[in-house]
Amino acid sequence: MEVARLAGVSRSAVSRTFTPGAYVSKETRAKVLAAAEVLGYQPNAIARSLTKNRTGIVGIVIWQLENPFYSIILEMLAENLQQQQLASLLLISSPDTMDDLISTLLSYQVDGVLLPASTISSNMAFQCQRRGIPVVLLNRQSNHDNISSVTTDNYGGGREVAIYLVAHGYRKISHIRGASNASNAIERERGFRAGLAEHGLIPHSVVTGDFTHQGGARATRQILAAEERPEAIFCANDVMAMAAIATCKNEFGLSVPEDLGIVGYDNASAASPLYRLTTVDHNNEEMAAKAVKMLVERIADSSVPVRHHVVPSLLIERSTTRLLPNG
Amino acid sequence: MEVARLAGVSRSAVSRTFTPGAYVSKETRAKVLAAAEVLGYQPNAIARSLTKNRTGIVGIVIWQLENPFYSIILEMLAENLQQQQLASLLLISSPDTMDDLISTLLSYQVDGVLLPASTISSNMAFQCQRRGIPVVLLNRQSNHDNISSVTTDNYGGGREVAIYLVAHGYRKISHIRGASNASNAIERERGFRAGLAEHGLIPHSVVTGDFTHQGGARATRQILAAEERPEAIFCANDVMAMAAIATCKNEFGLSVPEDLGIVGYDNASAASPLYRLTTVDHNNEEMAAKAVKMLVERIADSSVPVRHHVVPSLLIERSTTRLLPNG
DNA sequence: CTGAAAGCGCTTACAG
DNA sequence: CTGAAAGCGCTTACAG
Repeated sequence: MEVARLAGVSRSAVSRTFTPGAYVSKETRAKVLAAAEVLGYQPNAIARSLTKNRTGIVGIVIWQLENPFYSIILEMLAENLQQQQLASLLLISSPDTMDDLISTLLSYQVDGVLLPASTISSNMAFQCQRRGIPVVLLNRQSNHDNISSVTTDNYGGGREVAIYLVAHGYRKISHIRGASNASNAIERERGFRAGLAEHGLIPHSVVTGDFTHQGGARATRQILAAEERPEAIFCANDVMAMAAIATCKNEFGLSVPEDLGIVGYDNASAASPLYRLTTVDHNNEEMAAKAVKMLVERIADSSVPVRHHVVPSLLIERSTTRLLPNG
Repeated sequence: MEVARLAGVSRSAVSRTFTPGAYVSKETRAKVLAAAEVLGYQPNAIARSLTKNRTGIVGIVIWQLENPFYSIILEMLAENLQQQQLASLLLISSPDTMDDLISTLLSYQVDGVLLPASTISSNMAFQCQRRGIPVVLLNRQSNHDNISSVTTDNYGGGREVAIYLVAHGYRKISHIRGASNASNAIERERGFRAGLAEHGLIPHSVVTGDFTHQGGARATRQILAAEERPEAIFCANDVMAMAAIATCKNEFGLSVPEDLGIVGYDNASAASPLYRLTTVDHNNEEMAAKAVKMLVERIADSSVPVRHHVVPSLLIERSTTRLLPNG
């Protein structure tokens, strides 16, 4: 080892210099640091991983970065990880690369895995967990109950939307739901129906929109093609809500909120201020921070119990809904 | 090594089984594969890195994922890397974490670095390059001429916007430029001015907007507060263009394109279809693919020369501009 | 506080 | 085609 030689000490000494809390005399440390400076030396994290049996790498499996909710969550996750001196291995998932992803995760010996919602994460979470790699699911719960998760209060948020709309005079309310196998979509719909039921109402119509822009536009067309149009549409995320607004305006000549109320979910339209979307916010910052915290705890101590943290959600009223005369 | 024992062969044999193109007999390979299957064995990429002196990890340093241009580029980059069997280490940059990022990159022995535009990337690129780590800059050129880059034709795009607007009858055209130290912003403005000059025009006014939503809104206010308002505003990216449209409408009661034409840059408003933004597209897919290709080539052979690839750009006409009566 | 030695899980000449 | 051995750059008991 170059540095050890130049500093005139053992490799153990240089290792200890770079190990916080290890016993090294001031003089030795100084010599090592000086030599490192000269050589531009930097401990090799890869080699360290091998002996420590810990890489300091956390896998983040994600997709659909074109959805601002995911890209913002990703940024926050990676930032939180960085603060904890953890590195992020980014894996873009898709139904057909699943196997590759698992083996990448495994072969790079990640210390943990963060799984922002995706419809295929459940199986992967299970695979990792099985091999002793801690996992935390974001915005999604698993069928396997022994996997940690941090979710927003999807049920509560959906219910709040229903109550809010009814209070504003809306009665005929349709719903564009998310991917039918995603727990967050299911919960939002359940909450929405529950809120409506409290007022003796049922949805005017419900169509699946898949959380995508395309899906949202298609669902909107389907809803508006019906005999009787709804007074409002609750969309299971902002991407679909934006698609719905554009479809209303461009294809049906309908104004929002004059002709139709629209509510989204995620509060992810900040970059598109023109929409002024009424939506449900769920503190992404808290979600990300909490998820990283839970993961770090389980990495440090695998006996820490699995937990399910729920972040409260908050309806944000903007300009895609209004108070109806009868409200 | 577990697998070797179970398969009844040497560790060399198992290594060779997992090394494409190595000499192993069919029988040996079969025995190893069977044992691996039983044990759930997966070669340890970390250990391999140590001997191969190559990690298969590429660092991606990025920020502002709330800008859809960056998040989409990131997704494409990571996908392309995955296809090449390379892993992505994601680093979120910010002015004050620069040093940490460099040392993370170095300590994890990344094989290469991808630097999507950011105003601080130049120095980092230089640091990496200096230590023999290939770098390719995206959408940004370096002052240090010996660093590869793939950029869009920012000059040509800016010029095309000017020519297009003039051809449609616009004369008094303002510009909201990007961060003043970003090469892409500078080139777009240069091209824009050149295009105007070809028609004997100069910009009505030019304000710096920093590429952010906030900056775009602020710049728009400043431009519209002037005595004489422009007939159109060319914004150096779509995020600012969307901010400009919202500001026009919400704060000044101006309609686009009736009262004012707006042109963006990046074609990054797909998620916000309501805007129907006239903008400049620069084939992100090609940019990402090319950047990864160039990086991979230099990783494989460090004697490959530095290159600067320019992706052509294309003006996309939508509905935030129109043909003026005099056009 | 310090250094020699073993070992982390692999790959790669080398000899067979 | 195969295995024994050395080595990649570190860390960690261990003995001093």
